[in-house]
Amino acid sequence: MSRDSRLSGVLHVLLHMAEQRRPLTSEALAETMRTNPVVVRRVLAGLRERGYVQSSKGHGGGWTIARDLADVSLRDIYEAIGAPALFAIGHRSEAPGCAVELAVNAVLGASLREAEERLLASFGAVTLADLSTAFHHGLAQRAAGPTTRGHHGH
Amino acid sequence: MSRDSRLSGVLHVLLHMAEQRRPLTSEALAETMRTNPVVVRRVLAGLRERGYVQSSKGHGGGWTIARDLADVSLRDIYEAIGAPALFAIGHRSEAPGCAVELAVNAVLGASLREAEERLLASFGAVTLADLSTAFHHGLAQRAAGPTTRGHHGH
DNA sequence: ATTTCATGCATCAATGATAGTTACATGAGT
DNA sequence: ACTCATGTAACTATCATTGATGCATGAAAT
Repeated sequence: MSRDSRLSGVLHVLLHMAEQRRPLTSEALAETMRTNPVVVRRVLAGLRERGYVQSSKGHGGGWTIARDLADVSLRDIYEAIGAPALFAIGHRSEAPGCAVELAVNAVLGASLREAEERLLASFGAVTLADLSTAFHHGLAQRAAGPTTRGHHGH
Repeated sequence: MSRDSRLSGVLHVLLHMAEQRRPLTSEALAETMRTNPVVVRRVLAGLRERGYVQSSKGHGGGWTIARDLADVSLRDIYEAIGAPALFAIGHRSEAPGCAVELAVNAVLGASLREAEERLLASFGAVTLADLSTAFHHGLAQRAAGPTTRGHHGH
């Protein structure tokens, strides 16, 4: 539990949802991730607010993807789950009174800000459709099958 | 205490040491950082092992810088303190059995690895001398004084 | 209508890492 | 000897994610 795995987890869940046209319950999704249904609902709640996914109660209820996979980037998902801190390292104090610390914060902060911008940009350049393609491509590699097929059975 | 501030803290301490030719005690260094002397010794222990700083016991003892500031990069310092995790986000499991998670890890991991490489490279491009210069430049800005002076009093 | 299923949400415990503190041993200098 | 300062172990505090439980809400099936 050392690192925040919400982005990784929600992407995992989304790809499973993308593979099934019918709604998937948070219990079913939680099983594939070996976690608790409440954890799944917690992260998906943020996506629901932005309209990326949809949830329905009662029999046959569950979660479905509400947007075209090509229209949602990893950055969109990252922001939907609350844009958690990307870096594990940071400053000692945000408002230092010491001139030395000001200089350290300035230099260190410049590197971190640049790295953050680039990472977010790289998240923005990958869509859920890309992720799905990577998944199917990986499956094809393992099965040593052709990569030109549009639809693979599960 | 949300983020790891060891790198920020140790750089702060190093710049203070660079300003004073005489050894500084961990108690004095801790005061400037508003922390505990043991915390200072803990982070500086890693630098001592690599020969970046030197410590001496007894009267007049304390910590001194043992290398030319221009020869030590921020990346050297980062590695000396144990190369702690840079990112707060990561995978759910490092050895997933699920093909979907494999794909997610591959795509997400690629972005993170690239960002890590770039961040470490940017750390490697900054030396302690650069940091010291940035500090003195900041002081000069505040004092509206010349920047061509070699030595500034403290 | 009642039962069943599934989400929505509040609340609390578990976990793991840094940060902070205390205590004591070691060694250098006066 | 006595004092100063590091070296290190051990413990507590803090904070965020994660996991778990309980209960209310609402939709579908019987």
